[in-house]
Amino acid sequence: MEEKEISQAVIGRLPRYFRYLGELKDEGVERVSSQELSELMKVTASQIRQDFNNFGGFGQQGYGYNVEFLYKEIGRILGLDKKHNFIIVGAGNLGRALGNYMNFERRGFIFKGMFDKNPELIGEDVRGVRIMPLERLESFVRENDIDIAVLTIPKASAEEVAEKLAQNGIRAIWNFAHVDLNLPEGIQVENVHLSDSLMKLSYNINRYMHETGTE
Amino acid sequence: MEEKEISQAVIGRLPRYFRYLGELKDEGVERVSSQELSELMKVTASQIRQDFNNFGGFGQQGYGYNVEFLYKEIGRILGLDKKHNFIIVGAGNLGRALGNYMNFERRGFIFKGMFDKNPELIGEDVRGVRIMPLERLESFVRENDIDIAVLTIPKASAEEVAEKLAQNGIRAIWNFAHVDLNLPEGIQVENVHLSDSLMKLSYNINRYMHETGTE
DNA sequence: AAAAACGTGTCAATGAATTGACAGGATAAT
DNA sequence: ATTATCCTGTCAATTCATTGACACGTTTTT
Repeated sequence: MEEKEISQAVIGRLPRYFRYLGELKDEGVERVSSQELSELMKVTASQIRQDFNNFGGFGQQGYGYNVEFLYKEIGRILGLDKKHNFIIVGAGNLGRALGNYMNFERRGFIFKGMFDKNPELIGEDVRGVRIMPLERLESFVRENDIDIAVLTIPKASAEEVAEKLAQNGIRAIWNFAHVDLNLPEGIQVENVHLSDSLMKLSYNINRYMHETGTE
Repeated sequence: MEEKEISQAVIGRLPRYFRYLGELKDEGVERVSSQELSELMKVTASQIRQDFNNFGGFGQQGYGYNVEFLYKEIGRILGLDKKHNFIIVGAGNLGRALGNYMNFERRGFIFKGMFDKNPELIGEDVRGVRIMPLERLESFVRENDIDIAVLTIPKASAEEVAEKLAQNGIRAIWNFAHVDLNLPEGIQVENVHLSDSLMKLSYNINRYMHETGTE
């Protein structure tokens, strides 16, 4: 009944396809060929066809792909047709920034709660969501059908909080803390290590300078 | 004189090595073998040796790697021994969160300026840096030796701002806007597409639920 | 001082991802 | 209606990345 395992390399490209297709759709474009899309996205047409074909034949010979259909289909594959409740743990600058970012709702991610250990922040309001003390975290997760926890706390407490979340039935953690979480199989973790990303940038700046002899 | 090209797959792993080595160093560990490190980091020892060896022999048979030396060496490879001035364009929640994040300084990234088009924000202070109007962006970049621009503005204006930055000598863009920037060769771009990351998480939640039949 | 254990650097083997090529069905042009 | 063009799905070839194996120099033990 289920399809074969799809590689994470392919999954990693789906959001980008989704974005480009959404733009084409908004422009009123009805159909697109892998050739056209490849020029737009600067990838090979072969890769596009190969990628889409992992999920079954979405296209038609001589016609190409129907933009609206393909857009919806990729959204469905990504699970964006389902609703997922999420909470944010850590009401610092980054946590608040994410809480205030409204576009997640558009994709089915519903902001349900926010937690911090700092007593001074308790009761404050971020986009209609009240900040609660960490003591309430576990019961809140259990009782409110929370799928995803966004972790924007210092690394020191991240592992401990993640374990608590796991014990109370969280399905996934979007981890902005600068540690690797060690969780039971079946709990999905997506790391956003901002400083790692900045270091990569730093490497590439220096590499380029060396290559070209730029000062 | 210069080494052969290193694959981005390897570069992408360097920050994580750097982090683990830093932790070992702080714990006072003097030496580590690829075997020990592989258990700690959950990767193969072979990959570790292969990766390090791209940059020359850092280890010694029968001894392993000197933690402090290796840590410094990887830092140097990543360019963290150099200073890079950066600015933030877009003083919304995310821009401020990044501006307030102080750890970047520790790695040689110096916060020099912040820009926004909203007149009401001009003059406000984010960690000692005054928010300036967008009109001053280009001259500021030219006159203050700015290497990196952090882009935390809506996608609509991102391409235009990026072009201006390019014309005024920026070396790299850390792009949080949800578009692919099209810049002349030699300007490094590192994308942080948060919603892409969240979509991947979403996919993996659903995949796991299907695999296991969880409701 | 000799023997045993350790552990790197490197080469070869395997595995994964990307690209190229093309048969043949669908569309568009004549 | 026929022909030419388009363009997918797929297989094969190639390229890239990861893993395994081991010769040999270092360290540690006896």
